[in-house]
Amino acid sequence: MDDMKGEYDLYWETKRFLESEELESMWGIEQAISGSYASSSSSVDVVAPSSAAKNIMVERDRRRKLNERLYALRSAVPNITKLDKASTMMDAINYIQELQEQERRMQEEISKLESEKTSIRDVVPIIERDDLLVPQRKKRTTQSSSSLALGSSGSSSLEVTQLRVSKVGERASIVEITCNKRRGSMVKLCEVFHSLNLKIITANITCVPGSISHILLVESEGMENAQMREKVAAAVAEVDAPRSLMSNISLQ
Amino acid sequence: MDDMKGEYDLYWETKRFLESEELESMWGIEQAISGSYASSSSSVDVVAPSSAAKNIMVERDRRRKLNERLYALRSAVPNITKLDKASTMMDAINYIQELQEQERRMQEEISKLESEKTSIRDVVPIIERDDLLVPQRKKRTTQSSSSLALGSSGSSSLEVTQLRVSKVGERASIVEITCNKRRGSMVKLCEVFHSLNLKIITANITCVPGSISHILLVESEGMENAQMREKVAAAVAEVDAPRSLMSNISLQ
DNA sequence: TCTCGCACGTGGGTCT
DNA sequence: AGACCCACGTGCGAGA
Repeated sequence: MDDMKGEYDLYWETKRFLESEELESMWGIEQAISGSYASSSSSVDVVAPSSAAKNIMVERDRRRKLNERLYALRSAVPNITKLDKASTMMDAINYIQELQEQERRMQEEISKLESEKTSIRDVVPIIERDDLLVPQRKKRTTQSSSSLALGSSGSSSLEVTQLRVSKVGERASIVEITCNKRRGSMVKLCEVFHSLNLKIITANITCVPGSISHILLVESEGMENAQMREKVAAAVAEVDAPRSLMSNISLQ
Repeated sequence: MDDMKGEYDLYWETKRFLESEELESMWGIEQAISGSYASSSSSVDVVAPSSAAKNIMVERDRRRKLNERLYALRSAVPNITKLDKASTMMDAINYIQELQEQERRMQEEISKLESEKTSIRDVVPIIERDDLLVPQRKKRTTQSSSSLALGSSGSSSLEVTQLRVSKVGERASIVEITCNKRRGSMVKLCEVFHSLNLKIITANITCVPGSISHILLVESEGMENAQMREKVAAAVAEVDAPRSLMSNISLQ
């Protein structure tokens, strides 16, 4: 469709140049007009000698402004097919719609990236807000949407502050577990997942002062999210209290 | 600058409606023109009876197309100040530039997010390609610029493929260690750093099929890079072969 | 030749 | 009334 001739450039531009030349100056103001027109006005002669001339000038100015805008529009659009007036506007329309569509795509890509980053962003801020993990909660059936508070008594145990399982695709799951950091917590966490005998595809442990988080991509052979979570929780309890004291966990 | 009157709407729209009404039909084609004009033509009468009328029609069509484009342009721009011709174009120009700027911003935000996600994206595709972890390499003295190949013999030991220490600031060091992944490698690595009794500021373990890497930020109390590296290597050997068989490591 | 695209002046609208 | 904006018909210049 777009023939994109290219020899239009010189044509239009030179024409445009000459026209704007003759338009800008060459007379003072309203001299030539009143000489050629006001004398032959047939309707009203005396009431407005410069009325027609003024109108001409003002109309001229209007056209100039309009063309100015057209050039500005043309210069704002990168892909110009022809230097035509209508084509310029058509190109502008297409370009705008193209930009809008691209904006939409980028927006959804951004939100996609953001949501992919959310799982990390949910974990990291915990580092800053120690108040969140200060309240040593005793209740063990809080069971909000997707966080599970387990962690038995005392001193050097694993205190899990977050445990979330989410399926990715049919055969894999993301397991995110965060706990307070004490000496040996990292080793214990590793042991937990070692003891689970899961097929771990990828794993990532991030450890900062006060907190340690473990994110794994595992093969979840038909297991549901809740099931997997219980299994991990059980393993945590097992490692935590080797004396098989798991009375306080509602294991299915 | 933009006064945004708002009462223009009804004015222009009704006017526009009436004009398009009278333009579209109301005559057949070129009947009224030839009747009112061709008879009073002063220049050439016989050569082209429908020439002027055709021109009129063609010009009319041109204007119609142009206005059509203008409306399309106006409908493509969301924020219209006035239904003016010039204002429409001005709005279109501003909107285009606005979109372009926003595109630029979104582009750089996307690239920022992409770069943040790179560490994950490098890992995930491996899930699909199992062939990548088939080639178990046997060579252990590759020794490129800053990589150290240590690792003793066979089966379930830690085979370290890279160990690098670099100071960051005066009192901290980054320790990067990569090794082949076998069962228990992650636990062993954790034990290594647990046994070193280092003051670990942050730690990160990333584990993909076939390989496991551990990056730590530790307090290096006056230790030099080489010194730290030897210490880590010794600990690896210690965990690897608890019978203190460290003959193949050049420990200072 | 004819077609295309344009600027021009003008009349005719509406809103202050 | 002015100011404003617009469509119209027309002449003109450049390309097929």
